[in-house]
Amino acid sequence: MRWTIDDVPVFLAVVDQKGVTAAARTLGMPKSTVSKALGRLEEALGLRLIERNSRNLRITSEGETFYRQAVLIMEQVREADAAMAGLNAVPAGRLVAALPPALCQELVAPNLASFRTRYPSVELDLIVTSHGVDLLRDQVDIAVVVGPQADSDLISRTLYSGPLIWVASPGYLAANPLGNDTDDLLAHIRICEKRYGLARLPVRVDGEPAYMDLARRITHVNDPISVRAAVLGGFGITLLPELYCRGQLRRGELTRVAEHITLDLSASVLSVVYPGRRLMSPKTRAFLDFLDEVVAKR
Amino acid sequence: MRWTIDDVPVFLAVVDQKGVTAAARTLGMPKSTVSKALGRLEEALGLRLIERNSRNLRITSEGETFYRQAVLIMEQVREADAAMAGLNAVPAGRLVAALPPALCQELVAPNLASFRTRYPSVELDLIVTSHGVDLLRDQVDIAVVVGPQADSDLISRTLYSGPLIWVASPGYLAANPLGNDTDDLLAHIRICEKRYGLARLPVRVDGEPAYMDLARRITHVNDPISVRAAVLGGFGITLLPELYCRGQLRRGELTRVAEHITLDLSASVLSVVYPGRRLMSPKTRAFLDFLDEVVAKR
DNA sequence: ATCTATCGTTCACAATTCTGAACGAACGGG
DNA sequence: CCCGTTCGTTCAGAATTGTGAACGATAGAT
Repeated sequence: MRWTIDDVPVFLAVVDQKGVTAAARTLGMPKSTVSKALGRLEEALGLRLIERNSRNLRITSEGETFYRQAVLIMEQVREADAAMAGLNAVPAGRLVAALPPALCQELVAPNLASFRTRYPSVELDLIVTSHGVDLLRDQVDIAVVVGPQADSDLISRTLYSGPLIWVASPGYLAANPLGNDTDDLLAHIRICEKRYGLARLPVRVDGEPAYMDLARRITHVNDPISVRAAVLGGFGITLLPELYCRGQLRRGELTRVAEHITLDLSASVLSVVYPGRRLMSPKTRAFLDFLDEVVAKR
Repeated sequence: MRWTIDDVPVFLAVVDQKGVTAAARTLGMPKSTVSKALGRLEEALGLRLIERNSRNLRITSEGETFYRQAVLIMEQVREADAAMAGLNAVPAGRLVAALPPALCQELVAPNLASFRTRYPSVELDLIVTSHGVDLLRDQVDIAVVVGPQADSDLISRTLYSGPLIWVASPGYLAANPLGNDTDDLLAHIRICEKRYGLARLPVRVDGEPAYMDLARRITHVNDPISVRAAVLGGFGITLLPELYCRGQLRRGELTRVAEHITLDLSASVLSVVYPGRRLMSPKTRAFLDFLDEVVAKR
């Protein structure tokens, strides 16, 4: 097959409008372009579709046969165009998102009803994972990952970057009075999130740079919710993103301590990774906005 | 709609072959062309159809939606291509031919069974007419016209150019002996075909150029068969294309006379007119060949 | 960790298509 | 019959697309 499918609507227009000039007007293109396209189609098919001179034209019987086929082709093309226009206008279709467990359990899952209400045509596939995600290999549209993300073809940006706070249960504190120096704090840390379990965790003590060793003799878990559950059960003091402690703090289930020892906001960063901003589908945009909202929610 | 339909098979190939390079091989085009076409389609649709890096690709859900539509489009395109290829391979379809009555009655009609046997898929529409034909305005594929045809965009060529002969019925001749000079011949002419009814019809008498006046006192008819019928009925001597007298001469119903007075072959010319030889449909070619055959038949 | 092979993309030039202008043809009005 | 208008086609230059070569990225083997 050697004919140009894009010449089909040109041919249809010439027949429908009964002339090259009228077809050109309808199509919004020069008549020399129409003449050329029609001639090219006839040459490629090896058949005259339209007999014509400078004043008259008539469709040949071959032209009639092709006309019937051409109408069906363009109907199909319009259907495809409408379907894609629909996808481009309203968020719809399946979206696969890989999320860390904590983010999913604490912030995303509790708000899914709201997302569904707002975007009834988006079908979410959530993958809770704590290891890295390859969008291509794992067939994922969006991924939220713990920590900053290296530059790549994929877009990544900070979804969350907020305060880390030291917390303990009131019961633990009543039974284990806390002194004021860093060593005393360190003595009470039994468990922490894996990403803070460093031999030299950079901190600020009263604004001064310092390091804390959370590597040895401390349980490390790559799930802040598990860390929180342990501390709620009296397992010492720990460092947690304020993001995951709001409710417990409000209800008095956890208490902030050692507020003079702080960490950089970037230490708690969650990154969201997705394909380039260009050609972003509406559903992807919608889910990104949704993530921004649930993270910002107080 | 601003996407290029010709990019659709490229997209389908990339998905089916799972890669730009493999698709390029299948399509027989450079991979940069494939990459460009795919990117152009995505840009025009405003949606990513395929997520990809240098080693992996996966179709997006938008891509899946478009894929389903694209498959239907290309099915339709293939159907159209097959229909047109069929038309280009085997003579088929309606053919409208305008023919002079004599040619049609005497040569074409008696042989139509043979034509149909040979080309069962060609549907003939024969228009018997004795006036000029405009292929475009009269919606005619081929026309046979009496006399030569002026040059034009249409192709015309001589279909028939043969001897004109003087004939009379034996009964008439028995009752009206014919002398040998031209004036005597002239005295016996009562009727002739309109195109020979000239005041100065160029003839050759024993090879010498001369003129005969067939304009006055002679009945003119633009149908050689009517002229023949009259002469068969004893209405004098007339001039007829040998083409239309073969059977009658063979059966002794007509007799040749004045064989020393001849006319130029071109005087009896029948021209066939049809659109340019380029892009001639098989059915047109078939009918032209058929006309050549019936005219050459003895 | 390094190297090699292969992929998809991009750039700059080659190739092709688009199109404005001009032309010949056709048709209707005077 | 002549003239003016409009049509479809064609040409030459403008514009766009195609594509070979080069590049950065990826993945598998060592």
